[in-house]
Amino acid sequence: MAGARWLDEREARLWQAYRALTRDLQRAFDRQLERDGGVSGADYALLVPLSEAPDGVVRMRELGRAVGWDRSRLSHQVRRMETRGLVTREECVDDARGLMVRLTPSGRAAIEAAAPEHVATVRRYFFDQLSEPEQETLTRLLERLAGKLAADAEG
Amino acid sequence: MAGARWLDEREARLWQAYRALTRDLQRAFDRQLERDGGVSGADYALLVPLSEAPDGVVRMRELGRAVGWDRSRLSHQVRRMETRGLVTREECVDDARGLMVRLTPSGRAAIEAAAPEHVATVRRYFFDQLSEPEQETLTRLLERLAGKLAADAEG
DNA sequence: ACGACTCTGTGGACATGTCAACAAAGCCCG
DNA sequence: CGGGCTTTGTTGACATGTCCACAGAGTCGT
Repeated sequence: MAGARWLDEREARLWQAYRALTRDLQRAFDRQLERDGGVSGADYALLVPLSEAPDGVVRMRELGRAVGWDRSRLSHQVRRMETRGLVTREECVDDARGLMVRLTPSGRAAIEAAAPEHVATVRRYFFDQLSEPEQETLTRLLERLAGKLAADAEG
Repeated sequence: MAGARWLDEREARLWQAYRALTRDLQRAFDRQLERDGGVSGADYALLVPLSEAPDGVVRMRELGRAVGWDRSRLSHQVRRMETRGLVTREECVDDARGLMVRLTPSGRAAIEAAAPEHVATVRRYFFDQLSEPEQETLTRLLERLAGKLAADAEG
C-alpha cells in the first residue's frame, strides 16, 4: 500500500467535483428545508417515510432501513423530534423489543409546508440540469457504485 | 408552488441512488481514515491542502477556500486540531487580521499514514467501478451541476 | 484624520452524528 | 425448560457542524 497509485490530474478533477457537489448540494437543501418548513435535513429524512406510511406509523427498525441510518443515530433523532412535537413513540404490539413511531398532525403539517419547495429545489439544482438520457446514465453509474459498496459491506 | 411537479418513479430512483451513495461513501471514507490514520474526515480534509503547501503553512482564509468551508467551521476545526497536536497557529505578517496554520511533524505523519489507504479506498469504491469514458461523462455532469449551484450562490 | 463599510477570524449555544457499552426481548437448539 | 446467541433500541461521552453576534484590522472616500 506504500506503492498506491496516486490520482492523476483528470481523476483529481472528478474527485474534486464530486466532493464539492455533494457538500454544496447538502448545504443548499438543509437551508431550504429550515427556511420553508422549519425542519432540519435529518427531520425531513424521517418525515418522508413516515408521511408515506399508513396512518403515519412506522416501526423504528423499518424507519432505520428506509433512511439507511444506524440504530443509535435514529434513536437520538426520533427522541429530539418527539420533544419538538413532530412524532410520538408507542409500544410495538407484535414485538416487545420494538417501538412504533407515529407522525403527529404538527409533523405532517411541517413536511407539507417544506415538501413542495424542496422538490422544486431538487429539480432546480439537479433534474433541470440534466437531459433524460443523462439522467439514465447517471442512475446506472450511481447504482453500480452503490452496489460495490453494499457488496463489500456484507462480505 | 402548491402545484410543484412531483418526482416520477424514474426520477425518484435516481434521487434515491444519489442520496444513498453519498451517505454511504462518506461513511466508508470516514471510517477508513479513522482506522488507518487516527484522523477524522474533517481532519483529513484540512491536512490535504496543508501537506501540499510550501512548508506546510496556509492562511486560514485560503484554507477555507480550498475546502469550501465557512469561517466558523474552519475556526472550530483548526482549534480542535491544534489541541490534538496536528497543527499550530501563528500570526500573519502581511495582514494582522489573518492567521497562518502550520502543519506539525505529527500532522504530517498522520496524513502520510492515512493517505495511501485512503487513495486505495477511493479507487476501490469509485474509480475502479467506472470506465474512462464514464469518468469523463461523470465529470462533465457533476461540474455542470456544481456550476448551477455556484451561479445561484453569487446571484 | 475620520467615519462607514468590508474582511477575517473567534466564541457560545445548540443541533447533529459516532462510538461503545448496555439492557431487554426474541430465537434456537441441546 | 434453559443457556447462549441474535435483534432491537437506549444512553452517555464526545466530535462535528451551523447560526449568529462580536471584535479587530484593512480600505476607501471625503
